[in-house]
Amino acid sequence: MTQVSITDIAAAAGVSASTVSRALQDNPRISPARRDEIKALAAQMGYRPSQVARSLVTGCTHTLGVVVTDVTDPFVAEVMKAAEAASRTAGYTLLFASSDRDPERELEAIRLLLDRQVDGLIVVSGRAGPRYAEIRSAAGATPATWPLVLVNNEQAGPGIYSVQVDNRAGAIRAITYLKALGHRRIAFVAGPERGRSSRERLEGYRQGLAANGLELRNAQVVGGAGLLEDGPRALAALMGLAEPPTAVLCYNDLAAIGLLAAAAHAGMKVPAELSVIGYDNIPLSAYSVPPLTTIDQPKAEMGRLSVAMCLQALDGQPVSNVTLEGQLILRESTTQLSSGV
Amino acid sequence: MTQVSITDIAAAAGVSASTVSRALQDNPRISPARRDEIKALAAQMGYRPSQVARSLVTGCTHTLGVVVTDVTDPFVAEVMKAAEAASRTAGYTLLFASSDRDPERELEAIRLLLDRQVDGLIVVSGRAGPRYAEIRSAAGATPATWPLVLVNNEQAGPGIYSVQVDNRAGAIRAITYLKALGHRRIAFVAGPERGRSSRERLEGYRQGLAANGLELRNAQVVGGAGLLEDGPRALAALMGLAEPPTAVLCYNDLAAIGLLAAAAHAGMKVPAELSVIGYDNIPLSAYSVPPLTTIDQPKAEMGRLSVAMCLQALDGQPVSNVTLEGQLILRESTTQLSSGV
DNA sequence: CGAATTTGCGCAAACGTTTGCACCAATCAA
DNA sequence: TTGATTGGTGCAAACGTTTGCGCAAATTCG
Repeated sequence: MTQVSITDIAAAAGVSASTVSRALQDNPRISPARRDEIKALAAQMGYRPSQVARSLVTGCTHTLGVVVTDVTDPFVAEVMKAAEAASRTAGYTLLFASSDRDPERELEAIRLLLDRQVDGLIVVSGRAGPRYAEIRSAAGATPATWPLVLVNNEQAGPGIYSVQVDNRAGAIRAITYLKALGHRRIAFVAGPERGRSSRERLEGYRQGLAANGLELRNAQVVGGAGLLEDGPRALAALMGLAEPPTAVLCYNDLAAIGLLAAAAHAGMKVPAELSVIGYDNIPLSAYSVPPLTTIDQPKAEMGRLSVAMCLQALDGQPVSNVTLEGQLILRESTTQLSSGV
Repeated sequence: MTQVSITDIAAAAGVSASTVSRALQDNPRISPARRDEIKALAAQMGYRPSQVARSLVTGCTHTLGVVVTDVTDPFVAEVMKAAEAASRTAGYTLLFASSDRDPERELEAIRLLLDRQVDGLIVVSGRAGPRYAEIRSAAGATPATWPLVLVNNEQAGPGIYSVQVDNRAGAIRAITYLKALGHRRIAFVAGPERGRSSRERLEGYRQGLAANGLELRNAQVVGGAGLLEDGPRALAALMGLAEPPTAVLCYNDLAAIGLLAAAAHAGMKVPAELSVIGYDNIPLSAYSVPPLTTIDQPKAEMGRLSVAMCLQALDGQPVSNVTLEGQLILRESTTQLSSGV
């Protein structure tokens, strides 16, 4: 026994398929008696409408595509979770694809999802730079078709929207706080090179230094990728310096937690000997040892908003980009610079 | 300009739609010259086949549904990541839904995905117990249609498969190891009550105790949900005991990391005063302070296998359930019991 | 050289819906 | 009574593919 279709019900009820279709949609042109009868029959026969057939005719799949760099990143997961909840309550389902941080794969994933006729797309922490507009026009998209919303990123273009946090401001806040604690040599562990948020946070770091009258030393910014593994490498590089920093701002919490682990392993006291600040405020940051001072990103809000914006655009409404503020969460990985150092 | 369809190409090439369809499929009945001509035209016009139209006629969407308790759980995310990669290389896309650990929502998600005509379903850490078979027959599924594979769970039924780790054995291994280190009072932080893996790990804990001639004290198993937040509560409960444990096995790494944080906060030395073992070997467990001794689950393997099994079943091949072994990963959260205690 | 086969392509049905339009019967207003 | 309106329903096209079948032309075979 295969799926029961609308014509099966029509046959059973002795009416036409169109009547069944209309009855199930509560079309007023169907008499209430028939409607109830048909609905009862449908329920009894366990009818479930085929979304694919419906999509074919309506041209709308009620599906949003979400492509991420890596689900394994707690920031990404948190955004996805909220996006899933929001889309579900709106009657949408999520098609999921992962790019593994490869811009090529990211674009490929977008194309794949478009082939599946997603109504809109959400890209979390995308790395495809200016190529979104290109792929959009290549797909023959008018400004009104399949909105693309970029989370934690920003690119101009018709039908391309973004929701992000003010990365620069967050970093500046962190630096200012560290300066107030007496720190003068503050390092930075950078994020993935292609990421827009990486650049912005680095920029914020620089501006923060300048605004606080602190000197920027190139050796104090070390490369990274926003991963746990960054921590040990970064710590080694930083501690090898003639004048090691007394505080460090990391691209994200993952790198910061990696740094914490490396410090503990090296027998270095945090925050006594080194203050550490992360970025994102992932749930784990409250449970690191010591608990991590960090800059919050309203991840759930971002996820929720990303689908809201998608839906709004689909609805033909004007949608404006949003950039939220991320506040500094004070925990125990930062402290006053002891006078001795 | 909307999407270019097969008939547009047919018109441009001066052939029929069926010829175009066949040409693109490399059907041998189309002459090579025509085929190349059509392919070139299709490429030039930017043709991308509509998967939904295709699905309607073939009855196969090349889509797998994956429903999880919570993407935010690193174990789940790790499994999903591998599943996504595997399905992508097999030409399948993933439809994603989250249950938020609610069995009702989990079933609802399954129904939703079925309406979308997914070819198969993967449920990670499902909590719906015996109701999978029920929903399967309600959907009029024959044993051959939409395979359902359960990750980190097991249920009998036609078309229902499972890939899991031997939870009991893993727990026993942990207890045996702790006993070898001299521990005699070993506590357990339990997982979510409805989870099958919770029950099995608890059972393994009990059997491990018994097998090592250790006494089971009910007060030494405390409730939890497999979350970071479990840690502080569990530690408080355990340390309030007249004879507090010298070691503790946790349902998963998250709870263990929470426990580590709580211990640090309480000024308690791990492992000197308390040995801690987790379960899952999530990436973070290598970066906790101290690094966590844990029982590995081959998460990537499980994700990969889950889609492989799905595809195998779809292919009509017989598929057998698999249960993997999870080895103990020794790190620094466990140590020899100091003689004084 | 005629018959049988092969090659290359088009027709049309099918998948399961939605929806514009036409149609008939009943009701209503005049 | 007649004409117009309304209420209820069915017909058929459409969405974009795939695929069984049929048919003509070209090729092969005896």
